[in-house]
Amino acid sequence: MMDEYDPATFPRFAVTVDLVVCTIHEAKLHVLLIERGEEPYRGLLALPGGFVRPSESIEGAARRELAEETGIEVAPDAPGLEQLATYGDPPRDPRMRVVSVAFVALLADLAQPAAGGDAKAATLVEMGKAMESQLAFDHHKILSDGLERVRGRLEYTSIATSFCPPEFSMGTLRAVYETVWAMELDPGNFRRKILTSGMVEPIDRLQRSTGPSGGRPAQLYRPTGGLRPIDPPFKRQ
Amino acid sequence: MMDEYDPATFPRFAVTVDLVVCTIHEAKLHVLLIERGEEPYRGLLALPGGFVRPSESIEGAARRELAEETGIEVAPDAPGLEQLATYGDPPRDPRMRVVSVAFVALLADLAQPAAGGDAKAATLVEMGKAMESQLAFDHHKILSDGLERVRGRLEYTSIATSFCPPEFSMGTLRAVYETVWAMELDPGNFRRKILTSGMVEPIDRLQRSTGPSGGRPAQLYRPTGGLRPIDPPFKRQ
DNA sequence: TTAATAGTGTCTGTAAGACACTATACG
DNA sequence: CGTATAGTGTCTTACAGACACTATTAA
Repeated sequence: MMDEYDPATFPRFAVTVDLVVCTIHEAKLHVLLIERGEEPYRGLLALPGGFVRPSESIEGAARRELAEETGIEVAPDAPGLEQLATYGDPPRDPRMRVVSVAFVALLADLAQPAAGGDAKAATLVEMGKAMESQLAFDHHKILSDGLERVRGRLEYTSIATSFCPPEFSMGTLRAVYETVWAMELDPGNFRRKILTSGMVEPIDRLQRSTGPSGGRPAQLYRPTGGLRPIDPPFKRQ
Repeated sequence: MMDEYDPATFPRFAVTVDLVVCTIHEAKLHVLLIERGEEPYRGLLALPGGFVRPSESIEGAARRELAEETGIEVAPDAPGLEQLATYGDPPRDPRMRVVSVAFVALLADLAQPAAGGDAKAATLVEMGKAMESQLAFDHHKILSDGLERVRGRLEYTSIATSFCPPEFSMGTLRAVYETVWAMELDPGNFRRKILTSGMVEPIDRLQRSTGPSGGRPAQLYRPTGGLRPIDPPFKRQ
């Protein structure tokens, strides 16, 4: 109890952050994993992460780890990085009592994962393969929760634009949904739903055709404001 | 980074749980608060909570604190107790670096808050008043997040039954929504929506009339299984 | 031309909301 | 009887989904 606090005897924990860094690469959802070089779980794949430093906030630690792993700096309160949940069962780490605050990051295609410096063995792994792999610690549970979170957030919020470059076509945004939900969506109905939701606004520019044999140039859009709820929600069936 | 781990030097944190215990009392949403008897923030209202013990899980600590404060024991993975988020900005507690994992608990009307033992000054405070009060630490932020979580969960999940006794009428369940959302709902439409959602099942019993001057006896229901999504969501406008 | 993608128009089924109506209690 | 609550039926409107159609590009 708070009121029985004794500064000399309160239990001490290690606090870490773990990141579920998602991106869409070659039309498939990928997650950033590292190969552990040390015990425990040496050689297994794991989520990137690390200790929270005494002087930084938890979210600050997540942003720092993301920058170290991907070279991408996100602003505080950026919609593409959000807290997922906290995991801290006693036998989680055999070395000590560790409590890990997990975050989900949604990024536009990052061709070079560890371009930004301290490049360990960070690699993009296709989400389906990652979910079938044995991961270190309780990272399978974290990854599973993170994936479900991402899928759910696409229904209720405008978070999908975090997977897109700053300017994108309706087809690009639709591909995000189709990839994450693993289903096809009707282009016309999708367009109407997104436009009436107000989550994007058109810019004064077209995208040249990208298909293998042409196609009408697409209107380009950018996100409207920050993260906003989609109302009514955008259902996957 | 994980790979630079040195057992002797990892930063040490205190880890606590804080509880947003919500209940509906006299047709109003209430939250359980305690008055702090010690510095810091002596005399201010605060969320109940306490240190996580070395041998217990975080959720276990939340269940233990809930039992200590309310006398109510909830089963592991019970729908009425769920993790909210983790708060741990460096200046959060002036004494030491504290990371707090917040939980939201939804309980049927608890007439005697601290009936179950170690009764500090735990009191039910009407949610509106609590939101206007100055609370200790960052508990105003936690309470605000918790309230928004509860409101949102009512739209998308069957969590509302956690506010009800084991057997309840459609009117009782409707009162939960009306209280939490602070709006009136059409009884007929509400009934249809709940029944088609499958979140409750009728039992072979009626409730005697409760109104001041009669009223037809109501069919009683109980929750169907555990927490389930309501699909399509139950919108508040 | 064909193939491919962008975007519009239109129909239909479902369901939410408004609201009238019946059913059954209390006083 | 009047009043209050439970529960049903019905109408209207909105919208998601299906799908046909036009527009504009590349090869």
